[in-house]
Amino acid sequence: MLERKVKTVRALERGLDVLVEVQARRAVSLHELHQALKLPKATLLRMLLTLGRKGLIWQRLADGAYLPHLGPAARGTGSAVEHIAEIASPYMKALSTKVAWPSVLGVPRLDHMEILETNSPLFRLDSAILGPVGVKLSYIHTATGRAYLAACDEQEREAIIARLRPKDAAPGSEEDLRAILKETRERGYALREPLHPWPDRSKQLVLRDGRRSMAVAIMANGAPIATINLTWPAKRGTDEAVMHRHLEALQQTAQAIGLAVAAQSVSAPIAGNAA
Amino acid sequence: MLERKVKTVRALERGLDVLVEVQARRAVSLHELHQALKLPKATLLRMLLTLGRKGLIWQRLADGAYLPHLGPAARGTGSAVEHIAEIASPYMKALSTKVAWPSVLGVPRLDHMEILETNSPLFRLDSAILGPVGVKLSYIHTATGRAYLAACDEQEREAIIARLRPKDAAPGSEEDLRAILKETRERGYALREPLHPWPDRSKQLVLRDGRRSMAVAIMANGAPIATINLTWPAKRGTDEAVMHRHLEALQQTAQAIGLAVAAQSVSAPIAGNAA
DNA sequence: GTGCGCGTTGCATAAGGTGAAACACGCGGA
DNA sequence: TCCGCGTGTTTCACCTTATGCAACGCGCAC
Repeated sequence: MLERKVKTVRALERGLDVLVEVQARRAVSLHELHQALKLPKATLLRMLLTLGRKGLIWQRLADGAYLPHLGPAARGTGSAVEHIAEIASPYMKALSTKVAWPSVLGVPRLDHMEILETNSPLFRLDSAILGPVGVKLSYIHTATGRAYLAACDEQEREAIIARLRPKDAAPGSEEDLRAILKETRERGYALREPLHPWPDRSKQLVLRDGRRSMAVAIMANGAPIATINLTWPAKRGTDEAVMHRHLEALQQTAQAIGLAVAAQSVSAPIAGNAA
Repeated sequence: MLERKVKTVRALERGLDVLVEVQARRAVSLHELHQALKLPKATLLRMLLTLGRKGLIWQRLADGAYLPHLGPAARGTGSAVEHIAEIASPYMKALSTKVAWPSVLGVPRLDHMEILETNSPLFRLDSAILGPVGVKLSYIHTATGRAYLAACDEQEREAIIARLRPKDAAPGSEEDLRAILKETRERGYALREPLHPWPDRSKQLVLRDGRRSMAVAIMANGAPIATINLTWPAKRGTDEAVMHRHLEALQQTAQAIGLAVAAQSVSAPIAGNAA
């Protein structure tokens, strides 16, 4: 194997270098690869296309970064939860062709929702720029956060609310929050309205960004694992129309992603070892 | 990603096909790949060399089969124990250049030791053919088995002995076995002598194959994980010389493999997810 | 001995990988 | 608003280099 007389295949060799590099850094831009491997971008582009076609890497819509595909390998490391962005990405791309406004995929963290993916670069509009991957969204003041809180089970919801509750919470304010979440649950989708008094690092931002947003949870095996939203610029009187026109597509997309994630989460076989 | 204007890199594409195929089947010969992928063997050979050089696959000495390299992926699936053969293979190759006789790498199973790798194909001698991968070796009647039993901790040893004990075990025979193991432990290496009365599927085979064998355990982090032996044809009067000449090399190889395995078994980081 | 199967090597051919150069596009600054 | 830079994308002509036929070696079975 080591000392063969035959020559190696250069094209394969360099392509594998690219694959290894993408896997080493967890996300990488074309330019970074260009610098790291000293290969022309044109060449890299064709290699990346090839690797993508074979399912070894995928490209994030949010920023065009190339990410390694997590094979059946990384199962057990939190089931398929790590793949959500990869699985959701094509659905979000499809959604962008059906709906006029951009979406964001968010997953729950301790005290905020985190953006994993967005299709906003697919829209030309300046008003469509949604925060890059990694942006933290408020549980309280965003449709995305409320969609998750409304959908998760009571125990988790209580834990999150407890984390967010300010020391000087106004009397009755927590009941207001619960009422908002109850209404969200019954309605089937979340909005950033009505306003809630608890402070939050992003509260002011949300209040005055001149946008409106609706969100639904992505359910897999009965539990919410992420949320997907739709954001559009607030123009007087258009909100009801936008919501009415696109709600169904949003819900269908969320359901499709949930099913795809659930289908992936077949546990990998464990190789038994004797004792 | 999906609908690019650029062409894909064919050489890379086909090389990845080979990689995927090797990963799908866990072990595959050149000929099988040739049939499955319809590629000329010459081409496959160069691709396999390239994949090997990049550390994505490796070739087993025992039968020349190509096996996928188990990346940091499969950790948690029984730590590094699955890689032992891969790690040991180059050491066994090196050993074959220093010593005139072939070796076998064995790992413990419930009631036998199993051959994972052997360097015997590297020897020309007809007398050097050692069973292919998967062959089961007796715990009682082989040096390989005794080396493991002598090295493992008391609890495991008792469990194995209990499994092997015949219903009609002769009085005192179990004490004999323990004495053999005790002597093995103190001596530092195992032999297939002296004979022990307990029956075993391979007892007769071992008795009359006209060979002699010595074995030592491979220790990683204080516990035996495998054994490596040396087998040579029995010729009157040569045994002491062979053992004396090669014992040190065998022990050094075992130690080197053990250290390499221990170095690999750094646990992969677990991605934390919030609740 | 001999025939067959499989792995390996050599080599002529042209397929196709390559990278310079030009193009497209968005973003930030003036 | 316009310009310029940085990044991603496409094109294309050159010639490296991937390719697979053909021949060889070797061990194994009959």
